[in-house]
Amino acid sequence: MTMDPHLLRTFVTVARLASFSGAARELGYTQSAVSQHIAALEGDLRAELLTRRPVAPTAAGARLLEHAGPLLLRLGAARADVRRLAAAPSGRVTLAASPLAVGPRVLAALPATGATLRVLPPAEVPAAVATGDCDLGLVDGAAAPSDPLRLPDVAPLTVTGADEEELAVLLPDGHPFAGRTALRLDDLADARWIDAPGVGLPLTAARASVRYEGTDLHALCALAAAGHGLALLPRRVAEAAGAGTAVPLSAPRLVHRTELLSPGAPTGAAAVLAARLTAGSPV
Amino acid sequence: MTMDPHLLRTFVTVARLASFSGAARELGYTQSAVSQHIAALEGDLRAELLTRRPVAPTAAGARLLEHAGPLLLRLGAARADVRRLAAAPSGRVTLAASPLAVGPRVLAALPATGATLRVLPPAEVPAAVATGDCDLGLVDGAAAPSDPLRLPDVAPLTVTGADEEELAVLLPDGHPFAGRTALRLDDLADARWIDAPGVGLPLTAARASVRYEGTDLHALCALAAAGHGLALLPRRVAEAAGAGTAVPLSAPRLVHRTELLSPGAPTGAAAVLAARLTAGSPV
DNA sequence: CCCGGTTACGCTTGTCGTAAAGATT
DNA sequence: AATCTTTACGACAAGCGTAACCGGG
Repeated sequence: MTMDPHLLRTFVTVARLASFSGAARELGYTQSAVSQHIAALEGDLRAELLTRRPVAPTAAGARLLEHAGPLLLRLGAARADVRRLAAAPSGRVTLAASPLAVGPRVLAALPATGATLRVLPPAEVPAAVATGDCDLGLVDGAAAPSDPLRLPDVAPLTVTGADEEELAVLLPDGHPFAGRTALRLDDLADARWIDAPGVGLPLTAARASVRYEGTDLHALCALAAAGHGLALLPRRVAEAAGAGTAVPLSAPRLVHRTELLSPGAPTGAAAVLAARLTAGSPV
Repeated sequence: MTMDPHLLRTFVTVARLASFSGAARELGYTQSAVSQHIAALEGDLRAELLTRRPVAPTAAGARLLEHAGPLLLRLGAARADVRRLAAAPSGRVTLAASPLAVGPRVLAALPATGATLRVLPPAEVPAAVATGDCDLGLVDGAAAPSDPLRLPDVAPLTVTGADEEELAVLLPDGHPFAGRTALRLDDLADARWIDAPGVGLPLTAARASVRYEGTDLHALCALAAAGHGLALLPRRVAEAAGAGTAVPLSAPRLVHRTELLSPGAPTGAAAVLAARLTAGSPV
């Protein structure tokens, strides 16, 4: 009764699906077992965690949810980490990358190392590396030059700077600012941005007009070019978009940074790929 | 079979005591049970975690140890956090503080709020707050002015700057620098320092001459004054020491910073104490 | 009356303790 | 030979599933 991870796992599943029976199906239990799990947790914590009918977390349940996710992630990460250390290196290397982290360097390094590429929303990359689903990860984001990215600490990962690029805003062709040679973010304070959590460059507290949930860059560029909202992208990507106008960002001084994540120090084939991905990199 | 926390707990205990039977005694199990726990973990992770006779962690075991400690701490923290949210506020507030964090402000606030004070080595304060052993925590350390302290992230704690003071070096009376009005750390590059993890101001990578393991400030000052090594202290403390000479530190620009730790936002009586401790504080 | 969560109960499985065996210094 | 870990085995409890129960839409 020390908060068994099993119980935690069913709890987060129930909360996510807002259903006991749904969680039971997903986890391969019976409804009864799920009910007992929740009851056990509530007894242990001496607090109601969920309201039934409709199923929703209470205040205490919401608090537990904040803890449970990272906890389960770290648990899985620890497990994967130790097993990886002992297990024989598995020939094939898998690289997780957010869409905007896939640049020329990655495309050049991949075939040479025979690695597999898996494109994921940036928020999921650290977890994929931590849990051992992938051997290496590449995440991107905006940051001050030579400043490390602020990443969620899902587990103790080794992060290495891999690349820095200029940023640009992708505007529809007719936009009033489309003729400019440079833009300041202040100029765009009232602009509407595309919210695309699957692609990245999260704009905190910016009012979004359209939400795009895929991980496809072309779709996002098309949306921006069509005037559904602005997109902040690496200049390279913004200029390669078939439509719209890319205007470099001049202030604040931000760069598009990509970082390499690995569980501990990479070994074997993963180390070769890691070296290629960070060759001549900052930091 | 998802890395039961119980198994993890016995594993870290066995590793710490370097003994199965010792761990069994401490945890209230039989040797047999401990052996089965370790076997279960090793089976789950498909790796030998410990060498027997003598009992010592293998490479994989060492790796697991790095994960297990924080993991168990966070688990306990989550548990305590949720229970605290539900349980009725327990009248009496307990404050954990590292020795050097106990300054005039604390002494003034304590009696007014009827709180209990528990002095701990700085490294243990975050854990005490996270696990709910104490309601609030004060830790201190050296940092650049108005920079937050670098704390181990044992759990998501709310940290608030509480105080900043000047630093000084406590020298024995006859010391060649004892007449100075200010000192640079460079001047003392070759000096020998007292290593006092229980008191704080950890000097990373500094060669220490004497190691003091208590949490008593007077003892530390006496050691420094007697010439057993230098001590870096808040100026207020160094000057109040009965013996020795305190010389303010002029470079690098460091301050003695104290921060308040609380699990989430303090509520009830803890909030009152928290407010008094941070009244007119930086950040 | 149906859908979904809870409770009751039997059974399987896992986990601990006792005790004997094995290994290492 | 002494000490400490492992293995064997029996007892007990925990956890899951079946099925009956209950409460709300």
